[in-house]
This record gives sequence, C-alpha cells and structure tokens, in this order.
Amino acid sequence: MKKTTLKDIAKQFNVSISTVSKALSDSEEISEATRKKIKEYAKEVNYRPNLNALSLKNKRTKTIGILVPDMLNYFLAQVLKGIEKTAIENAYKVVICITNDSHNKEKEIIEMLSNGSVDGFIISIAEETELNKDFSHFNSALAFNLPIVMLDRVANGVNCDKVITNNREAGKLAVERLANSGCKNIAFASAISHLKVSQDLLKGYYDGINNLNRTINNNQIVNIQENHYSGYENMLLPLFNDNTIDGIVATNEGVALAAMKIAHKKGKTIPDDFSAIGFTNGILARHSNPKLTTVSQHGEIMGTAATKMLIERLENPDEETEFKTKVIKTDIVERNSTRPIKVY
Amino acid sequence: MKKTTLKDIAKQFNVSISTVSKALSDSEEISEATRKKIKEYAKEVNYRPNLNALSLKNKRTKTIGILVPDMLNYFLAQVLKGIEKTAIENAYKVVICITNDSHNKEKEIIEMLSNGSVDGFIISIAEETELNKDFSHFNSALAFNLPIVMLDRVANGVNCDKVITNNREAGKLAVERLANSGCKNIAFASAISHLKVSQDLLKGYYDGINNLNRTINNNQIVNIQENHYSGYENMLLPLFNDNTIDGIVATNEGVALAAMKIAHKKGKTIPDDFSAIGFTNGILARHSNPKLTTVSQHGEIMGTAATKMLIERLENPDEETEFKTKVIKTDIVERNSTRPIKVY
DNA sequence: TTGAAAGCGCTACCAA
DNA sequence: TTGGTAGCGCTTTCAA
Repeated sequence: MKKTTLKDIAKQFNVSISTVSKALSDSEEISEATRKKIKEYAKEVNYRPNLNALSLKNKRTKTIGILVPDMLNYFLAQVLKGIEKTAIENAYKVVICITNDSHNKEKEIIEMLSNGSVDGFIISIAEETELNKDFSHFNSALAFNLPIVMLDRVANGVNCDKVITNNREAGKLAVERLANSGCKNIAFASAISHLKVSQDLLKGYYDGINNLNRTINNNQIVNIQENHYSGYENMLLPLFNDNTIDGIVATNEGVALAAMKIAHKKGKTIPDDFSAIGFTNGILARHSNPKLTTVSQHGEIMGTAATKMLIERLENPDEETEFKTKVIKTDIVERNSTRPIKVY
Repeated sequence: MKKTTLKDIAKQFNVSISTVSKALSDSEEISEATRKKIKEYAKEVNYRPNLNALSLKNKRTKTIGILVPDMLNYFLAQVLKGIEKTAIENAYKVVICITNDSHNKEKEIIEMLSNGSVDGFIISIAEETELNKDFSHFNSALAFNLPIVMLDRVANGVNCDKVITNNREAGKLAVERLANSGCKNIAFASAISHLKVSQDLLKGYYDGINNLNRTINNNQIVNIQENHYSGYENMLLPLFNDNTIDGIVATNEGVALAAMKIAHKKGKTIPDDFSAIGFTNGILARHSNPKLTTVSQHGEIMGTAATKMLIERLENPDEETEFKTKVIKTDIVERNSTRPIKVY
C-alpha cells in the first residue's frame, strides 16, 4: 500500500494540490464546505504529511541528535530517558548515537548528522575529546547553525548551552554528610582521576575537609586512573593500612562497594565503624548490602533540562539569547551505608 | 554558514547541476578532468548531500525506528547497544523511542514514524500490547511496506522476522545446571507470571524437573505478578517454610538476590547449602555477594541479529524471502551462587 | 475561492 | 561530454 499524498486527495475531489494543502491547514482562503470534506476524507484515509518533504521545504527536521559515550551506564540511561520523553512531548524525535568515548566516532557522527538529519545536538562528550581538547567538530556544527547543548561532560571552550552538576559542591556535600554522622577520618577514592568530574569531586573533598578544619592526609586519598573494576579492591587496600579511616567518599558505586567489602573483611560493621558514600546513584546502590548512600545526579532531570533548552533555542532562532549553563543540584539519597546525622 | 549544495558547486565552475551530480558519483559520462576538479572542490568545501532531499527522492531514509518498553533495563540497554552499533556500521541511523509498556504510546510512535521517517522497525512489544493482543498498529506499518523485526517480546500473530531466545530451553538448562551440582529440591520463582517469557521459563522448569524423574512440588513454585521489588522477600518466604529447598531458579536478578538473602538469614551458606540461578545477566549479578550465576540472553547479539535481518530485508526489497525466527541461544554465566558441576 | 508555478536539493532520463 | 527537465511531496506567492 502506498501512503496517501496531497496529490491523491486532490485527484479524489478534482481540485488542485494547493487547495488540499490549504484546506488541511485550515486556511481561510478555502470555503468552509471544501475544507470540511477534504479534512474528513484525509482523516478517513489517515493522511499524514511526508516528513521528508516537510524537512526539505522547511529546513528543519524536528529531530535532535544525541551523542553519548555509552548507554550501559545507568546515569546516561536516565539522561536518555529524560531526553526522549521531553522530545516526544514536544513532537521531536531523537537519533541516539554512541561514541564509545572515541573522538573519531564523535566527529564522524556529528558530520553524518549535520546534513539535514537533525536540527541540533545534545552531547555528553567523549573521554578522548575531553582529553585532547579538539573541539573543532562541535564548532563546525555550530557554524552550520546546529545548536548544541552539552550535558554533564562538557567542553568549556565551546559556545553553547550546558547542563551540569556542581561536582565540587557535591564533593563537599558528601564530606559534610559523613562528618555530620561522626566520621573522623574520611577518605577519598577515584578510579577516574583523568576526568574532570573526578577532579572537581576531589576539589570538593578538599573544600569539605578544610571547612572542618581538618588536615588533608594524602594517605587517605586514592586518585588514579583504573579502568578494570576488578582492580578496585587492590587499589583501595592502601587506604586501610593504618586502620584509621572510618568513612569514604567514592567517585562511583563500584569503588564504594569495593571499599565496603574490604571494611567488612577487616571486621568492621557498616555503617557503625565505617561509612561510605558513592557518587553515582545507580542500580548497584539500591541492591548492595548494605544499600549504598549516594549523591544523586538526577540524570532524568538533566536530560529534560537539556532538551528544553535546545528546543527553546530551535523554536526561537531569531532571538540571540546568550548561552546559559544550568546547574542541576545534587541530592544525597540516604540508604544504609551511613549513620543518621546527628551533631557530635 | 549555509551548507554547500550541488547548485553552489555548479555555479563555482559554471557547469550544470546534473554535471556536478554525475561527477560526484563518478559517472563515466563526465570527463576525467571535470570530474577531478569537481570532486576536489567538493572535498575542500566539505560537501555532503542533503539527506532529506535524498530520502524524498529515493523513498528511503536509511534510518531504523526502534521501540522498546524501557531503557533503564540492562538487557534492553545491551540490545540497543547492539542495534546502534550494527546500524551505524551499515550507514543506518536509529531513532529510539520508549513505549513505557503502554499500548497507546506504541501506537502513536509507530504512526509518527510511519511517515517517511524510517524504513523499518525493530520492536520489543509493550507489556500492554502483549496482554491485549491488539496488533493492528504493527499490521498497518507492514501495509505501508515498513518491515518489522520483533525482538525478545514478540507478537506471534504478526507476519515479520523475529529474534528470540528459547526461554523454555533456558528454563530447563537452569534446572539441569542446579541438579548437576547436587541440588535436590529446586524451586522456581517468578514475579512476572503474566508475561510470556516467564510462562516459557516455567515450562522449561517443568521439563527440567520431569527429565530428572522428580515430581513437581507446588510448594516449591512461586509464580505471581508483583511489580514492587520491595516485596520480593515476602513473596519468597513461603518457599522456605519447610526448609527443604536447596536451589532456586529465578526469573530475574532481583528475585534471585532476595532468595539468597533469605537463605543467608536462615543460616545457609551459598552456594554450599543453597544455590541460585537468575535469568537476567545484568549489573546486579556481577556485584552481588556472592556473585550470581545467571542465564545470559546475550542482548547485544540479539540486537545485532535483529538489525542485520532488518537491513537485509531493506536492501533487498524485491526478494520475497519468507519470515524467519532466529533463536539466539542462551548461556550459563558461571559465578559464585552455584557449586561446580560434578556428577553426583 | 481556487489554481498554477516556483522552489527546497537531489537523481535520472533524454536531448544536444 | 554536458545540460535541461521532470519529479519526489510539500508550502507559499501570485494570478485568475
């Protein structure tokens, strides 16, 4: 079966294509009567305008290109969920592409989508791009009038809207939370020291410790780049050497769980002798034993915010509003790896 | 900046648009010399054909519509990863939409994408659709010559390719695995009794028990519909009443973990006194304590297979090959919730 | 109130 | 070897 086109409808009533087009868009030019019969018929045969023709004509596709490094990551999956939902609600579609943290892939995908496939991008940049700082592909998209909203992992040099969390603040928050429940020696552990997220969290950790008028103890900090999570336990072992730490701030769930495991092996009870806070609020946190208290980044809200910002810009192409950076606040999700807060 | 079009290039060299078009597609009709200069210039200005124009002309978009009930589900995320990867490799894009298991949403999305947005669909059907068995929206897509490949959750009445796992076989496999490591009283637990996946797994469980010449004991089966995983433990408690079961086959990780937790509370050691196998090979399984042995559905492979089948059909529209159902085999991923296999 | 024509960017057929 | 033209499905301007 062929899709019904304006031509088909025109033939049906022996009128011109333009008449049909106008009738369907409820134009005053067309008489009430013809308008009515055409619209009724269109509904009957379930007429839908061909989107390619519309895109070609209007130079807009009503679709958004999404680039994320990964999709097996719970945070990003939440982000995608927020994006998809908001897009559909606004009659936009999303083309989702995975960069696998590869700079080249990111570049290729942007090129491929910059040819009338999408109206704009939401991007969480690839790790490689974050490291090599080559942002030319973003700039060429912008040059073609394809606005970009960057999310979470952002490129600071690029002229675009951004949605981030204040990771430094989050790091401080986590330290405070542990201190408020009595932790005296709070460690910090990252396996992704090369990423900005991690660097900011560490700064926040420093802030937090300093604020408490405690001194930073480098023996209580593990800050490395380690991709194989199997190594987490070995990586953390040194922290437990002198047996003083009673709390840990970990950049991700896996590291936090590994720390709890070691503490457990050392005969500590959690959270009484040892508390942990992780920075990703994923599935693990909800199912670990004990369940992990986390700092939640609110991925879905971030996705929604980014989509709204992009659509706002797409729908108002003339307004030259300056680029904004929206900071979504993080929250501590209380579970069982921390003691209740009290003033000690 | 405007995108370069054939017209722009034609103007540059004072030739016609058709010449440029032909030159760029390396047509023999055009002289070596002009071909060369045009191609060089095109590369220089980074010419890319407008995809909407191509889609309109060719009546194909090189994009695939994906409908999944959810994306926070690890299995589906793996599927999506496989789909995206294979699509990109074949120069297809993917438009991903979430149905949230709603029949209406599924219907709306298919309608919206059936207007020249995509060339075909890969669908894991919504729970509501599975229950109400209203497949008319699939059939209307097919009527518009938009092929469908169904994945995992399939609608049996619909004329299309399918990629599934043999869940009945998987259920049997799990029982055998437990029996081979010495389990005498193997329970079955499902919280999604209303879904076909679960029903097939249960059949497989029966097969397995029967094969062992044991008798089915209904006290060892929990088969209900329960969406709040908080209730898993209560739901499983009855299985442990008479303290005989020493192994469990659970339809998903959450249920398996809950069972292990109860067993642990009852003073059993895992896997020696109690073994567990789960049917979803997600993140939980890899991080639980002990780590959960699972039956893996190979989501990524299923995604890849579905995409290949769809592209195969799209690229050979004339061949009227009959619809195939591809069964991807499941594997047991050995972890620590089961004893090693030996012959008892 | 209706219709013809141009044009969005591209390909393909036919003519020169 | 090159160019003109039609057409994909649609909107919009201008003419009837």
